[in-house]
Amino acid sequence: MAQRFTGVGGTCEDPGMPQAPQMRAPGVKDVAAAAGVSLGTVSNVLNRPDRVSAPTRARVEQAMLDLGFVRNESARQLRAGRSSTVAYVMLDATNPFFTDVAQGVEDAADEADLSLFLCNSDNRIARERSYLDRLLQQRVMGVLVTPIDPHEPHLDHVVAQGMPVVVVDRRRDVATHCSVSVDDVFGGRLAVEHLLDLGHECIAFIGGPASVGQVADRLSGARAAVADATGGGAELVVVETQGMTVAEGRNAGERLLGMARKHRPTAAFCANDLVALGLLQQCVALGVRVPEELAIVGYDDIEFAAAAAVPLTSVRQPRRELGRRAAALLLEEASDPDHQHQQVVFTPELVARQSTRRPG
Amino acid sequence: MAQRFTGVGGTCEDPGMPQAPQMRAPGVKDVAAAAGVSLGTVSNVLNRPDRVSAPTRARVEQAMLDLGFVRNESARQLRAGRSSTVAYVMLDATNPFFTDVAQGVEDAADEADLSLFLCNSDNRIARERSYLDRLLQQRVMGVLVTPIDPHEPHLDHVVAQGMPVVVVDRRRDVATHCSVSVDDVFGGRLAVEHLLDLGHECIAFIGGPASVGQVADRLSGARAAVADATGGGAELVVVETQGMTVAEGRNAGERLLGMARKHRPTAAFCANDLVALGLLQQCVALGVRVPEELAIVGYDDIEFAAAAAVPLTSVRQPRRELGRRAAALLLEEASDPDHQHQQVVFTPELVARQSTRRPG
DNA sequence: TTGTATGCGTTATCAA
DNA sequence: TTGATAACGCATACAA
Repeated sequence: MAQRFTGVGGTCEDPGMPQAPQMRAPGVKDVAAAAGVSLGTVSNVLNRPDRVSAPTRARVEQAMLDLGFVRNESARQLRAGRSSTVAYVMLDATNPFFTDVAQGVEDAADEADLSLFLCNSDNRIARERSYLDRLLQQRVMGVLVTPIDPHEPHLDHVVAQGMPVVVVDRRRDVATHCSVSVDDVFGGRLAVEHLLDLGHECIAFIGGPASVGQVADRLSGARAAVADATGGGAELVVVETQGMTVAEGRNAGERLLGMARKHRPTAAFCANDLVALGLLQQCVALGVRVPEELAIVGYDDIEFAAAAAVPLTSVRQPRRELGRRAAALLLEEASDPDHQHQQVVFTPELVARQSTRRPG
Repeated sequence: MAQRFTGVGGTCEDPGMPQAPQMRAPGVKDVAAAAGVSLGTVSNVLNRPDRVSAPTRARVEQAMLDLGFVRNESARQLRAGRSSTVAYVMLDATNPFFTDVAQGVEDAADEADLSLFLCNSDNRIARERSYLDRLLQQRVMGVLVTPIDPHEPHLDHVVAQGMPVVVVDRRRDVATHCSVSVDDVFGGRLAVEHLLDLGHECIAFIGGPASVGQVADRLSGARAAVADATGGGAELVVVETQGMTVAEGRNAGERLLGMARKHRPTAAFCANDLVALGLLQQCVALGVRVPEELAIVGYDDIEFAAAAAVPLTSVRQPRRELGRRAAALLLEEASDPDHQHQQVVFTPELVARQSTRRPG
């Protein structure tokens, strides 16, 4: 059967410029033709270089260089049935907490020689679903995701397709997939116990919306701490926000600081550092001294917490380690056929700084 | 020729669970068999639903649902030769400036119904190259990149492969590709002129390494401003850092504030906001009042600049717009065959805040 | 050691 | 409207 060779090397003689941009990209076929070997040999040079003699290999490699050959990953993957990329679907790429987690994921991916694609769901359910769908279609090796809601059915859909999934910074009771999270209830307790130790009796909790898992957990830990100390007559004032951003923190600060001094809490525990930074900013704007008039505890211990002009006391999560461990679980699941899902839970720790320094 | 049908629907009868995770994922072929139609019809349902009768379409769609059919993007792309994903190779995913740019890219990608993958080169040349290689192999539609060095030859390599490339936040004189950047020389000038206007005569420039394009440009603008004002006897003290991070800012602050008060600059222009925040933190730690004893100007106007306890004067770049425009150029290049490379340059503006408020 | 043939899942062309 | 078939580029099993 006469095969029509729509050659590439034929009309493009200039060795300086691999190939005119317009024409078809050269494939193994073209390389084979240029090197005067067969297609299979080129493939061997690429995948089992040891099985081809040095001189032949050299010729083939030179041909690849001349032609500017680039492997077609689609074809490769179609053939192989598997891919070597993983993805992390982040909840909010502008929150330093998640970029730090991503760094940890990247560490692990690097070691395993995988490439990592970051996707930002930006707290939008439609976007999250859209990314997961695309990732499924791309047949990536696995997906790490910090979901908006770990109970969303489309997460299960991904799992049902046989795609390895690890949920990061959230967890679910039913073990349909691995997860790596931090004990937020305990973190909330840590924060409030710290404030109680400092003698605060009226403490505000700032964060929201309450539907967010982390917020609920941290609040519940905070409540538990207050309850335990109830003999001291401590109380918790909840100020709910619409989101976990600096702007929302400012906003909440406005409300909090607007309260009559008599009833105003003397300390605030913010559900994350962004909110805490916003609150801090509002304090400065309104001339409220921190920590003298208002002590502040944040959560996450992002780099900007320590860098705030009044360094922020915060509950530290092992962000990078979170990512690393999640990636490790993913790789394990992807390689081990009879893998058992695991729920890894880290323990946070309190980092005390100036924003809660004992006055005097 | 007898075709062996390794059926999928055959052994998996439970309608509740699409397919056992172990077996091959169902393809169009399986859907066709299940729906009792031919392969081409399934394809039509997917790509030209109008060319298939309603009842048939319904049957096919039901079969897809039952089997849990997911398109194989690799095969699609192999066949089509093109992809509908773009990527943004970021210089530093932990720097809010770049995540904001990424948001802008995402805006545009969303509109065009493309998916965006974020890659973080993390300032490492090997990683940048590795990502670009993979992206090339994946035959993505195009690549946005903030390169470590826009003169690196591997960037040209990507362009030579016919891959649409838009350089973000850097530029090169030769127009081998599009670029979207901000006039950093002007930005540097803005910052320093502001300080000169406030009466400062001894100004520090903090940033580095000097090899980074932005640093060099901002410094040169700063120098020009000082030179213009030389009649006033102003001078510029350069404090070079190893990077553009908060930690480096603190570090530089230590050095700067260690100078004898007499010779110490009364104002500092930092090459970015992270460095400025570090400096600010150091000032607070050492009890140096801002702006009374040291005025500070940052660069980028990231959200944390305004949120700093002493709100930071900064040179604002249209971060999101930068990303949007870059993505738009990329799409244009990808679709328009006789596209002309463009160098878009935005103009930054100064946002004055408390960190340079005139004392008194 | 090198060459040949086949199929991965999809889409498009063309014939029915 | 629907069905059969040929690519897309690569990797592998197998033959030479």
